[in-house]
Parts: sequence; structure tokens; C-alpha cells
Amino acid sequence: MSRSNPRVLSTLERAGGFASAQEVYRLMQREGESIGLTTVYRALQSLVNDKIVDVLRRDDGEAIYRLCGEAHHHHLVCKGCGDTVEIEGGAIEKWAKVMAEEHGFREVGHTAEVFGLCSKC
Amino acid sequence: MSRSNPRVLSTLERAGGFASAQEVYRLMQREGESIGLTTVYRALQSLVNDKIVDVLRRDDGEAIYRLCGEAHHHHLVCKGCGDTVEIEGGAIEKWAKVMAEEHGFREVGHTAEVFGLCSKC
DNA sequence: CATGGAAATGAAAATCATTTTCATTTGTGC
DNA sequence: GCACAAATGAAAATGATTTTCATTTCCATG
Repeated sequence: MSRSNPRVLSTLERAGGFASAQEVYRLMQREGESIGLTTVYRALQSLVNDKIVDVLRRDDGEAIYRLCGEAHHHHLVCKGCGDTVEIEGGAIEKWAKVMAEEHGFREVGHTAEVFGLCSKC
Repeated sequence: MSRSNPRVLSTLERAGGFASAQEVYRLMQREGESIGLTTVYRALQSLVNDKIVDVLRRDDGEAIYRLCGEAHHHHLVCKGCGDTVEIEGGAIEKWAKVMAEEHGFREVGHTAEVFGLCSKC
């Protein structure tokens, strides 16, 4: 019953611990792995069930999978050139926690992204 | 240019200010309004552009539209029932600004959303 | 070494929200 | 009325995800 295909997991890790099903599939294809899209979906779902990965939604609605326990960080993205910098988000973590507690929420997670124009653009 | 169809807006209000495009459409149908699904989507998009409504994503990826006040705010969303609370994000504003300055970014904006399970779920 | 059934696989079809296309209708100023 | 822009909506296209189903791989047992 464990459909948590290890090749899928390892690919997700190699992808930086953060990718959509389609991206994992394309990555495996590019690396010459023989696998079907269906299997990738099933494996990711299994990994979610087993709480080995988390699932989030991109703004366009595509599901993205992230390794649990992966050091959680945020991104500063340039609107001009798309350059991305990883930034530290301690302030956010605290804010999310406080806000959630204030309203009686449990099992709290969050998404946050900062965007703007970098110095080169 | 203003495709913010008032009938769509009023239906969204009547729906409790919280519904997906499909739901708004079905509701209007049921009430005997003659309108096309395409128009509903376009109207909702317009309302989002005009910042009269917010878009969120349900867990299944479906976009839900929600009337919102003018003040910039963030959301605390329940993963279980979809209930949403508007929360204040002063801490985030500051964090985004600091992080951006640190990396030489200008014209900075941000998104942030907190999710979890509310006390009822 | 069979061999028989359970689980895994993947290609193709189905589903479903959303977007696009395009022909038609509506509205507005002249 | 007439031209022309904007709005509308039916139908087709898109794209992610799920389902179906026939086939293959595993594995325990005879």
C-alpha cells in the first residue's frame, strides 16, 4: 500500500524540496528516469498521507509539494528579472503563531512572499 | 471597460460575500438570472482588479472570491471549513520592508496568508 | 522452479475549473 | 438609422489532476 515511491521522494529533495507534480515529473524525465505521470501523482499523495511532505497551492492553483521539516524560508523575488533571494522569516513565524492563537487556530502554517525590483532592474 | 457586472457583485454579496465562480454562476441560474459562465468569470476578475473582492484558494485549488474592506490586510483561513478571518499585519509590513532594503529592492509588495484549523474543526 | 493473487504501474480517457476564441448583441454618440 | 466600441456567451481549448483498466512486477507458498 506504500506507494511512496522513493525515486519521487529523492527527486523532490533534489528539486530543493519544493516542486509541483508536473515539475517533479519533467525533472525525472529529463534525468532519464522511466516513470509515468500517474505514478508521480500517486507517490506525492502517499507522501502527503504519510506526512513526509506538505502540500501548498501556488497563486495559479497548482499544487506544490514541500518536504516537511525542510528548513522553512521565504523568497524575495524581483518583478523585473525574476531573480530570487532566500530570506529569513523569524518575524513572520512569530506573527503567524500569535495571530492564529488569538483566533483559536491550531496546526498553523503560512505562506509569505515579498516582491519588488532589484537593484539591477 | 468596467466589466464589474453589478449583478455578479450583488450575488456574491447575497452568497455571504464568499463563493467560487461556479457557485455564483449556479446561484444566479437558480434565481432565474440570465448570464453566462464566462461573464461571471470576467466580472469576478474585474472586481479583483478593482480591489473590490479578494481571491483565495480552497484546498482543492478552486478559487473563491470574497468581498473585502479597503484596508490592506491578511487572512487567517481554516483548512477545514474555509472560514476566514481578516488579520492585521503590521509586523509583516515592517519585515517585508526591512528584508527588501537589506537586498536593495525597491517598489516592494508582499503576500502572506496564514492557515490552520479553527476551533470548530 | 512454477503459479496465483495482490500491489504497483502507466497510457489513455475522463473530469473539472478556468481561459480563449469568435460570432453576435448591446449601447452610445453622431 | 448608422457606425463602432464594448459586452456577452456558447463552444472549444487548456492544463492540472483523477480515474480506469489492462499489464507488469513482487512475493509467498506449493
